[in-house]
Amino acid sequence: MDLYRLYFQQFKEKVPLTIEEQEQIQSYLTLKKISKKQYFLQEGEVCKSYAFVEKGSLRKYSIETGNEHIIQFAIEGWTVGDLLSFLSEEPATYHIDTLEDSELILMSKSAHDELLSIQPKYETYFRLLITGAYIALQRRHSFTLSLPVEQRYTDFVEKYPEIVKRVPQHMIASYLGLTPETLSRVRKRLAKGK
Amino acid sequence: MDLYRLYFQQFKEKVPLTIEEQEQIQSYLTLKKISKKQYFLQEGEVCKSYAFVEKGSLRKYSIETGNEHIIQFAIEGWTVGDLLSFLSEEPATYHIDTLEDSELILMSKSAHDELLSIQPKYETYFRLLITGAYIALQRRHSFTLSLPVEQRYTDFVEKYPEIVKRVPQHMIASYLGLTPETLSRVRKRLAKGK
DNA sequence: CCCATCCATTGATCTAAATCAAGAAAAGCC
DNA sequence: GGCTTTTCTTGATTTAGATCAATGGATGGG
Repeated sequence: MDLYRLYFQQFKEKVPLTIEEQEQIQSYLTLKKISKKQYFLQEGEVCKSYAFVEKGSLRKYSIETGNEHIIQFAIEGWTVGDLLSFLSEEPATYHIDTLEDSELILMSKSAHDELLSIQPKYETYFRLLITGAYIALQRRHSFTLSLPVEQRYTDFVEKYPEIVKRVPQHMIASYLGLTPETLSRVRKRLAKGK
Repeated sequence: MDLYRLYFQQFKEKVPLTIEEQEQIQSYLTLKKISKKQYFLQEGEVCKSYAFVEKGSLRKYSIETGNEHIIQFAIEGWTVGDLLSFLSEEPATYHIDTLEDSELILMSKSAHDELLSIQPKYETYFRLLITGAYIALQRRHSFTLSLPVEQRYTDFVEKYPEIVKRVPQHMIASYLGLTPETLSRVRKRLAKGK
């Protein structure tokens, strides 16, 4: 059985690899299983590894003045970590924990650095990964500033139906920058209007 | 006189270059002067070039339901463009125009693609450019969701004093997701509290 | 230098969402 | 299966910011 199947499926969609190259990159990866509600990263720690989700789900969030604000969800096929902390080896500003029992594929900072310097295809993969994340975040931020709440929620549901199924509603409210009560009322209004 | 001084200064902070490499890359760049209040890019067009600001200032914004929402300012040393449109050659979703007479250094899509394939240092530069932009945007988005307006404004002033000097206040309000009236009142409150 | 446009401020309302509070439903655990 | 915890909903109230409206000041083009 191939534990790295999903990782390389996504990698190869971005950058084709020969068998040898795949084996080379695979030798830098490690597997980690984490059970539900465990921290992958806590604010203040250095983010020593970047994680690809092979199975399960996680959330990345910050805590400001006592309130949690979810920045990102990560389910199968997504990549998650505190990028600034990972690259600079400074303390993380985000928390990351699991929402379900999960299996992660980890790339450590030293492995990352070494692969960048010896395997150009890894650099290309990483560039495309970050580029995609940046474009998506810009769209999201733009929507947050300009679209009414209803539209932001329906957009989210349409784009991430799988997350809606698996994640409690109050966390989706947090992701959208709303209170749970407001999201509940928004859903009610949408149900009526339909 | 070296018109590309600032561009290569920033490039070399990320990736050192030999004279020959610099000349190679320079041969792919073109200069463009645009006077104040002119479009660099309009929504619906394809973003054919990415721009580095050697002189002047620009804004990138979207229009949703009649309202302008400024996504980004770009002054000397910043890079601006519609990344999704540039990379995919699909119609742009943002407008970009100048706030002052400006001088831009342009990298066309074909030049970009060619440099990516022949000059690894350009790929590294571009990767680091996008990575930095992504980290900054994530911070900004996180602040938008979690910090009170006062703090968002003081944070902006502290981080971009030059932009505050050169850009009308109502545009800063737009960038922060506020109406001009609200920003005016926020500033008044801050002045009192001091 | 004058006029027009743009810009910032202030005041009076209005409204969407937060907050406070309570209870019902669902899920998880021993 | 019953108990606890989590989650979602609904209602009443408050509040931050939007909207509407008006004025004075600054800027810039001709």
